Amino acid sequence: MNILHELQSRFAAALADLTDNPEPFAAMVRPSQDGKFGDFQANCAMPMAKQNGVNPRELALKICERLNVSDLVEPPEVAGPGFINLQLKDDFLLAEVQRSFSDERLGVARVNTPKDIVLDFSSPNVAKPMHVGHLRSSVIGDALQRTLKFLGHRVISDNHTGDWGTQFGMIIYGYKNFVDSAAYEKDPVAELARLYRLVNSLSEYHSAVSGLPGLEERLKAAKSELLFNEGNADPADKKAKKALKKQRSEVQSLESKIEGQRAKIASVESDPELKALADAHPGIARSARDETARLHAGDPENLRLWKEFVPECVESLNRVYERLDVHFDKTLGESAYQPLLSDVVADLKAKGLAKESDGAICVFIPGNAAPFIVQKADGAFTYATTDLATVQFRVREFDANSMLYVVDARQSEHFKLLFETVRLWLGVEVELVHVSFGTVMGDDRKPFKTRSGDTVGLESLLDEAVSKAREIVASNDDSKTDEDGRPTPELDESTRDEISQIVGIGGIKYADLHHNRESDYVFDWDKMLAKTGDTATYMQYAYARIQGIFRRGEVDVEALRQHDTPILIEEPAERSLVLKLLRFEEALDAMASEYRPNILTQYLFELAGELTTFYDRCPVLKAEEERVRTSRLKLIDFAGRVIRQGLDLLGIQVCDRM
RNA sequence: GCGCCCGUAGCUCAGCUGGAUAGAGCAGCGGACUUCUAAUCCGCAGGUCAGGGGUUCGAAUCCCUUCGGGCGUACCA
Repeated sequence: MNILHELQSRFAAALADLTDNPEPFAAMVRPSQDGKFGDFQANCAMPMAKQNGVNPRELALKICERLNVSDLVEPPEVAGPGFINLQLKDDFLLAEVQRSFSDERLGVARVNTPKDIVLDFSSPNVAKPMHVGHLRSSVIGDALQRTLKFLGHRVISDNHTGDWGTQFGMIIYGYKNFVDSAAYEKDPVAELARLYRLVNSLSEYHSAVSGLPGLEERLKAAKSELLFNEGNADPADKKAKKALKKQRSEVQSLESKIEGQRAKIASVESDPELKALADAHPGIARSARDETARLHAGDPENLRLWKEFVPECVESLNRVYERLDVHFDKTLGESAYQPLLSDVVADLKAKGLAKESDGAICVFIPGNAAPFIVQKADGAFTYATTDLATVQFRVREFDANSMLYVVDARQSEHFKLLFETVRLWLGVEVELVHVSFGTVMGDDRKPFKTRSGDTVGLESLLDEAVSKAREIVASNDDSKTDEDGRPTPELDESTRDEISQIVGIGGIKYADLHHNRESDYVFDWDKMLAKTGDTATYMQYAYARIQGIFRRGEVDVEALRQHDTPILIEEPAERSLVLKLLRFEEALDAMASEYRPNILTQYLFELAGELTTFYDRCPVLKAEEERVRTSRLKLIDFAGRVIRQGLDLLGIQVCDRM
C-alpha cells in the first residue's frame, strides 16, 4: 500500500465539501521533515483558508472533523498556523508490516491502469566503441525499465542504435583503403574501430589544415578589435563592459580551437606513416561521405559490407551490455526505418506541415527559430525523419501510448520539435517524454569530451572498478579474525572475483543513479569507485550483514517466513525501520512518476541507515526473549528483501557475503 | 543575436506541485571494536541557498533583474 496516497485520498474525500477542487489540496499531504511533527503532515489548510478568506487554524480543525482516518492514524493535531500533523497508529503499522512481510511483492501494488510504454535508451553508435558518455543513458534507462515493469506497466525497451549514419561511410572507406586483413580476421570490431579512428583523424587533419588560416585570421581580427575596444571603453558603460567580456571569451575560445587544430595537425605530421596516408588521401572526408551516400542509395558492395559489419559491432556492444546486466526487448536501429522515410516526408508535405526552404524540406513550428529538417537539400533524410518514422512505427506496431527517450539534455530542442511535429502530424494521444539528463563534466568543469586517442572506454572503466573492488574485498576479508585474533578469511578466490564484479559494477551504476538526472555532474574516478558513504556498497554491505546473521544464528529463513510469531514494535528504532519499510511503494511510485532513479537511491540509503542504526540499538540473535528475537529476525529479513528488490530495480546486485 | 539549463557547507550533491529550525556524503575534529561483519555506528563543527527587487501568512523553491558558468542554435546524430 502507498500510505501517502491513501492519506491523500482520505483528505480528498474530506475536502470535497469545502472546495470545488480538492485534488491539489489533498496532494499537500506529505511526509514530515521532522519526526516531532508526526509521520505525515497536511499543509492544505493555509492556502484553502486564504482562498476562502477564513481563519486557517479553524479550517484545519474543520478538516480534521471531516477526516475519516481513525483506522490509520492517531487523532490529528493542528499546529502552528494550521499544519495538520498525522501520526500513524502502531496497530496499523503492525498489521501492514505483517501483510507486506508475507507478500512476495513486499506490499507493493501493481498500478491500476498500466501504460504501454516504449522506453528508448542507450542508443549508441554501433560503429564506435562505447565510452563513459554512454553510461548514463544505459544505466538510467535500465533502472526505469526495471521499475516500470515491476509496477505493472507494459514496457518495451528499445535500443535505437545508430547503424546507418555517416560513421559507416568512414568505416567503409577505411575498409576499402586501409584494412589489415589479418587483424580483421582476428578481431573484426577492433580493426573496424581502428579504421574509424584512422579515417576520422585523417579527415580532421585535412579540415584542420584548410581551416587553420581562417581561424588565425579571425583570431587576429578579434584580438585587434578587442584591443581597440579596451582602449576606448567607458568603464561606466555596462553594455560596453559586457561586450568586452564577450569578445574576450571569443578570443579565448578561438585560441583554444586553434590549439586543438594544431594538435590534430601535429599528431598526424609527427608520424611519417600517417602523414603519407594523409597526403595520399586529400579528399578523404568527402570520399567517406560519398560512401555513406552510396550505401543509402543501395550500392550492392557497400550494402554487403554494411551487412557484414553491423552484426559484428552489435555483438561487441552486447558484450558490454552483458557485463552491465542491461538488456533490451528490441534493438531496432535507425536502418530499420529507412524504407518508411520517403513516405513520412510525402505525408508531411501532403498535410501541409512540411515545406521547402533553402532546398531542404522543413517543418516549422511556431515559436521556434530552428526548423525541423526532414530532408536535406541533397535529398538525404535526417535523424528527424527517422525519429518521426519511429514514433509512427511504435504507435502502429506496439500500440504505444507512452514513449520515453532517455537522452542527453543537449538534445532537448530536437525533442521539442519532434514532439510538436508528432502532435500536428499524427494527432494521436501519446505521451512523449524526453527523460533528459545532464552532461558529464571533466574535472576541469568543462563538458567531458572524448578527445581522439585517449577516450576513457567503457570497458576499461568497468575493469578498473572491478579491480579496485577486488582489492577492498580482499583486504576486508583478510582482516576478519576469530575471538583470539587469528585471521579467518572466509572467501575463496573465485568468490572474491564474483563479489568484486557485483561491488564494482554496482558502484559505477549507483554513482550515476544517485544524482538528480537533470544536473550536470563531475566525473570523478574516486567517487565513482568509493566504497564508503552513500554508495551501492553501503547497501550491499547491509544486505550481506543480514545474511551473516542468518548464517550465524543458523536461521531457516523459509521457516521464519511461515512462523506465526508477529512482528513487534517496542523500540523507536524498530518503529522507524518498520515505517521506512512500508514506504517502499511510495518511493517506487515517486520514482516512476518523475522518471528519477535518485528518488529510489535516496530511499534505499535511508533504509540502510535505519537498518544499521537498528543493529546498534537492537540485538537480534542475542535478544533476551524468543518472541523479540523472532520478530527482529523477521524485520531484518524483510529489510533485506526490500534492499535486494530495490537494488535489483536499479540494476544492482547483492551478495550473501562480502 | 535568440533559446534552454545551472549557481545551496571546504569538495560532490539532495531538497518532491511554496511550508515549521535548509539536508546528506566526502573531507575535518572527538568518541565507540572481549562485535549479530568497524565497507559500520554516535557526536561536534561547518551555509548572507550567487547579488538585488517583487508576489505571499510563509520563498532555496514562483516572477523580474544583475552577475557568473554550461549547452544548443538550417541540412552530424
